[in-house]
Amino acid sequence: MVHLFVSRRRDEIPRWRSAFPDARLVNADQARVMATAGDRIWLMTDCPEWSPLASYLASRNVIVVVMALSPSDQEALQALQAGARGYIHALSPAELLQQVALVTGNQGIWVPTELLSRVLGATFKGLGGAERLPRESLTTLTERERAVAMAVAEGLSNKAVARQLDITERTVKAHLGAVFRKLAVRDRMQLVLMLARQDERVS
Amino acid sequence: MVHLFVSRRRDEIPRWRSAFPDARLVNADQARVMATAGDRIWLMTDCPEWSPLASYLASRNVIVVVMALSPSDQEALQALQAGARGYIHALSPAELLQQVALVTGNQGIWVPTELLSRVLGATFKGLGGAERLPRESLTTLTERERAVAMAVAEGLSNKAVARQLDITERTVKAHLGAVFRKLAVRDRMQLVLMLARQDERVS
DNA sequence: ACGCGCCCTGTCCTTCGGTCCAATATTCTT
DNA sequence: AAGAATATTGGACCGAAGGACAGGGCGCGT
Repeated sequence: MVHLFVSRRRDEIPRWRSAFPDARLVNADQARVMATAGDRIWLMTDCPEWSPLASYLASRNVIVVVMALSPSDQEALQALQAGARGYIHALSPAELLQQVALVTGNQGIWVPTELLSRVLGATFKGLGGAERLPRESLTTLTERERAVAMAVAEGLSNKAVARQLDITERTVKAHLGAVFRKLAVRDRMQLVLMLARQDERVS
Repeated sequence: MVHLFVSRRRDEIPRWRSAFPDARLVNADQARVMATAGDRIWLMTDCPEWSPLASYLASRNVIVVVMALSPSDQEALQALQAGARGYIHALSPAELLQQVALVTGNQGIWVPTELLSRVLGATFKGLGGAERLPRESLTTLTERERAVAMAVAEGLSNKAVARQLDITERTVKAHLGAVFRKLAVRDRMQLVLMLARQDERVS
C-alpha cells in the first residue's frame, strides 16, 4: 500500500510527509502508470486534468482523495462524482490527513462537515424530495416559545428578550431550550439560519 | 462511548450484539435522553419519528447511523440530511458494522457504494446553479476576515472556524473582532442577520 | 531603515448562552 | 380526581464569545 501525492508543484508541503513519512510526490503522468489497486492517491486540484485522472484511478480501485487549496462545493461534488473517496483542504494538519486515510481506506467517504450540509441541501432540492416543514415547525411551539423564538431571531440577547416579554432571563432560557429541542437545532445561530432560510423560500 | 441500538422491535438482531457485545437495545424515547456527545446510535427506520430523532441526536454530537431493512435512495438522503453519518442495511454482517463504526467515528460518511453513485448523480444535476454569495459588499474586509465572516455566517462556532481555516481559536476571534468593527455590528448574531438580509436583496 | 497593514498567537477577564438539577401554579384533558 | 402540558422561576455549572492588552513575523512602499 503506497501513498502518492500528485501535484504540479515541485516542492512538498511539510504536513504531507509528516503524516506519511514514506509517501512520494509525483506528477499526474507518473501517478497514472504507478498506482495500483489499494494505493492511496492524494490528488491536488492544481493538476490540469485532475478530474478525469481521478475517474481513471478510481476505476482501478485506487483510493483517491482530492485536495484543494481553496475548496468549493462544486469542486467537492465533482471530485466525488469522479470517484474520489474524500475531499479536503490541502493544508489540513497531519492528524487529519491520517484520519482521512483511515476513513477512506475502510470504504468511508470523507467530506468537511460544513460542505456536507450544503451539498446535501442541494441534493434534496435536485431530487425534488419532500419539502421540510416550513411554517409547520413554528406551530408546534407554544405561544410563549414562539414569542421567544421570534425575538431571538431578531438578534436580541436573552436579557433583551426578558425585558421585552417582562419575564426573567432564566425563563427565556427555559423557553428557548424547549424551542431548540422541538426544532432540533443546536443553538440560536442555527435557529436564525433556519428561520432566515424559511423566509427566503416564502419571499 | 456507548453503543445504543434504537428500534421498535423488542428482540435484538444477533449480529448487532456480535459486533458490539456491550451495546444496548433501547426505544426512541430512551435514546433521546440517554445519548450524549460521542455515543453511537444505530437507528432503525421502523421507529415512527426516526428522522427528527436523528436530527436531534446529531445536533448533540451523537454519531448516528441509520439502519433500514429495505434501503432506498430517498431514505438514504433523508438520513444524511438529518445529520446521520451512515446508512446501511440492518442485516449487515458484524464486520461491516464495526467498519462503519470506525469510519463514522472518525468524521467519515458511510453509505453503500452503489447508493453513492446514484445519489451523486442526482446531486450534480441539482447543483447546476451558481452559488450566490454576498462577497461584493464585504470588500472592505481583508481576505482572512472575509473567510472568517463567511464561515460564521454559516453558523459555525469559533472553534469550528479555527479547525476549518487551520488557525487557533484566538486568531478567529481577532479577525472576527475586526469584522465587527468594520461592519459596525455588535456580535455574530447581527452579522448573520446582516448577511441574510443582503442575500435576500440579491435574490 | 522605517512605518504600516495584515496575519497569527498568547493571557486575562467578563459576560453571555445553554444545560441539568430542581420547584410551583394554572389550565385543560381524561 | 388524576394526569398532562404550559408558564414561570431558582441555582449551579460549564463552555462559548468577546474585549483588553501585548506581542512576533512578513511584505510593501517611502
